[in-house]
Amino acid sequence: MARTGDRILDEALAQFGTRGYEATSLDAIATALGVRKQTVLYWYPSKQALLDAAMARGAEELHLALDAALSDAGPGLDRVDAVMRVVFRFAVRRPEMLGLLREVSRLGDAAALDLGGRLQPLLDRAASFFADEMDTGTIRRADPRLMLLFVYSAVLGVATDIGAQRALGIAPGVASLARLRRELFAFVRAGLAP
Amino acid sequence: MARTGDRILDEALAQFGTRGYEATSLDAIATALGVRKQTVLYWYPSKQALLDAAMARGAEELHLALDAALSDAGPGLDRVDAVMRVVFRFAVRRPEMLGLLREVSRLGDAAALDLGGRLQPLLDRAASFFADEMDTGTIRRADPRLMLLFVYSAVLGVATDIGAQRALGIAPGVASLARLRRELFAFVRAGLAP
DNA sequence: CCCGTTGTCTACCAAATGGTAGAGGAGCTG
DNA sequence: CAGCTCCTCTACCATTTGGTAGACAACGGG
Repeated sequence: MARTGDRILDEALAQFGTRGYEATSLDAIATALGVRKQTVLYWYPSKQALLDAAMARGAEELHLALDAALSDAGPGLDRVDAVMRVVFRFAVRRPEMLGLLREVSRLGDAAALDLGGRLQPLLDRAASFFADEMDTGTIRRADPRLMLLFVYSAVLGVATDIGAQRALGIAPGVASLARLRRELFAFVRAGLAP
Repeated sequence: MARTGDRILDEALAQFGTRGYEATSLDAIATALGVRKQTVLYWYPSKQALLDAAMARGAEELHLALDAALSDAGPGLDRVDAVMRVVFRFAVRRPEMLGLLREVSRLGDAAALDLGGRLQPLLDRAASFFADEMDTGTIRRADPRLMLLFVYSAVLGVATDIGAQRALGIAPGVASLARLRRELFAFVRAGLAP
């Protein structure tokens, strides 16, 4: 696949993740790239196919980033911090990726099952990590999958819902964001603590 | 306004909240009510106007429910529990309401500012409550608005993202949900604890 | 009994949408 | 050069979209 196919995939991921799937037209993607709609349809035979490809790519990218971060992270709760750092990096540099993740939950069964399947090993790994830490006593004993859900929700919500932050009068900007991250870390650590 | 106008508002809120604004057509709303699209446009002059009305109604309903729950809630952290109970009741009985809340963050500035304005007093109240409890020592000292954001994100995320729950292998159903709620309460309490 | 108001309908419309058919250029291979 | 594949394009198309114009029935008050 030449370079055009990749550029289309990038743009599609960006627009699906920010505007949403239904609100994004093939024409919008095409003109953003200085190309005709039919070129898009040449590379991806339908809008659905383009979405599938974008989700696959998103999942892969997320997977890679998390793997890399976890491979050189310390033990215990440091690993949770590492994951959160990755999510925050995405929130700043590739917000559309997290948007896409959230879009999935609205796109219904098919999309959710697909992406869910792709991320399954990641989730299993995280859940068993939580279980181990509960045995060690680093984390309060509870259902590891529920704990995972809570942390996921809190972090993803904070990372994506900028509207809520504005409504709360939380100033944007790097310094403020750094502080937010520190406090979120503390919140999650406290929530997990025995 | 007769009863048709209200029925349209209900249906619009439901569909905007579940399928999303852009993915919902006026025709879909109309036929769901056994009525023609033009009847919808008679009551609300444009799709945008319908969205505005739906958001206003949603905000009002949320406001009422929270006020009622808070007026006969105990002091301290019991109030946080009361709010979470309200959110969970919405998640079960009117999931579209929470969906709409989330939709707002994607609809961009205008919608976010509008709803943000409507909920401002509620948020201010919550933030000052957090601040008070920090003075009392019930809650760990931190930025009250950030704390509020974290709790909001965690609770709303858990309440809305059923896709994530399925991916995590969390069974649906009443019993499972009750347990989820209990554990979430514990998580949030721990996250807030000094 | 007539007349204005109210509410729903049929009949359209221009624009946008996802998608099909196929022309034609660029470049490689025989 | 001839033929082939690869890629992007123009030209359409059926359907759906939000929205306008106006007919028509019900009905209450003068």
